[in-house]
Amino acid sequence: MAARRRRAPAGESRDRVFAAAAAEFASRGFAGANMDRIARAARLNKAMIYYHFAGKTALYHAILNDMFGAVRTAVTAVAASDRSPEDKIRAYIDAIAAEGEARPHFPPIWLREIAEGGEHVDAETLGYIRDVLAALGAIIAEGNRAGCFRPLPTLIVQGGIIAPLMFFFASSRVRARIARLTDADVPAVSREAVVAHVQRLTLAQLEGRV
Amino acid sequence: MAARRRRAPAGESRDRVFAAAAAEFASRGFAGANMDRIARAARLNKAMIYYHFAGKTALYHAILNDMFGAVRTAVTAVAASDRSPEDKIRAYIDAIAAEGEARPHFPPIWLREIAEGGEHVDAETLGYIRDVLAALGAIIAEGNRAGCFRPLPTLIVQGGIIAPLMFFFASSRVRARIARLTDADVPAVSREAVVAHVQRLTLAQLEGRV
DNA sequence: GTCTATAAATAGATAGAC
DNA sequence: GTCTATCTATTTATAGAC
Repeated sequence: MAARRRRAPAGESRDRVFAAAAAEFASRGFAGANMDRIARAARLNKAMIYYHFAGKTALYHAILNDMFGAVRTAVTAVAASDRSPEDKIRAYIDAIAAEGEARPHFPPIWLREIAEGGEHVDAETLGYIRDVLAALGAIIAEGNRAGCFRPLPTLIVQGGIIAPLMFFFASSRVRARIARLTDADVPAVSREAVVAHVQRLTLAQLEGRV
Repeated sequence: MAARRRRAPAGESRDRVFAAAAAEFASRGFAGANMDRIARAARLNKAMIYYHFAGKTALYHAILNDMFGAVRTAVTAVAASDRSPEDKIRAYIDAIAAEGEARPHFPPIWLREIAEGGEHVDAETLGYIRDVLAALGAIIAEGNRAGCFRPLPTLIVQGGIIAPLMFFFASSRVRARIARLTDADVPAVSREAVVAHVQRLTLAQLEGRV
């Protein structure tokens, strides 16, 4: 979100389109998303979508941008803070989890983009992703200099963080379905438990304990 | 695959359709997959797809079935073997990695199904998934009785295994793109390294070491 | 078994009134 | 800013010849 729009024109219909589109893209993917359905969910007509956005692709890009822009802002601040490297890793993970959780469409969309090689990612979003990785790289490098981290490749560490996080957040529906299938055994793991777990695992790797 | 087809009719055109469809579904998702493109990739015409399969959905179900049927067969054998619980966990992970790697379409399709709550999973495939989880549950229970494993929920352990595996296998394209973006830092992790890593991590969790 | 049409439905996008 | 109506292209699916 952020930019665009000058006077917040009473009806905030643009936000409704945005929200409806995010949900549609999350549950059906880019190709499966349907402009008519988005309009209906936004309690508007299709023409209004094209009034606010240039087209399906531009709409999708706006959503990706909002997602990764928010993550970039958060983790850049973490990297620039004056905590210890260990605390920065924890905060980095917290930030990604928080932004991912604040947008229910975030994990499914990210998962899909990975599955299709980031085919719909535009240049602006790609820049944000680069910044996110740079932030993590800087934290790891700082830990290296301080002698507390091993020099693991940034992408490996990032994978170890987002794989379980996105997977967990995105899979609540499948988990529910599978739980229903195998009756019981529904642990209902909390967000906090997952985040704490990923934090421990990541630090254990960085510190060479596993 | 397995079932269906009685006499392998010379041209094995059904296999070509199957393979082309698997690749198409993997890279574009169910909604984004296009029957014309599948036909072209299979060096056939669209009518031939409908000659072999009832429709787009049936074609997709056949692919899901092949994927999860293979995993089910492999992990059921592992659970029934007479290794130690630790070895069974390693073999379980190995089996999933092997089946996933043998089918390049497997990781992307699985990732997508998770993103959309398994909406296109049919009853037969769901049964296979149940069996896979039952196998893992049996291994964990055996370890509990032997006193070497903590009683972690099956779904949690399964998530810890498939999240990194599917993520890694599915993300080679994005990883390459990101690596190109940040220039260098391309670790080119091997399949063996990832599997070994997941095995260590999973056992560390089950044995309460992390 | 394999092919060439073609039917029938759907979906992205726009014109133009209010 | 918001709407209805519509154009156009794409897409699943099938009929029917060979």
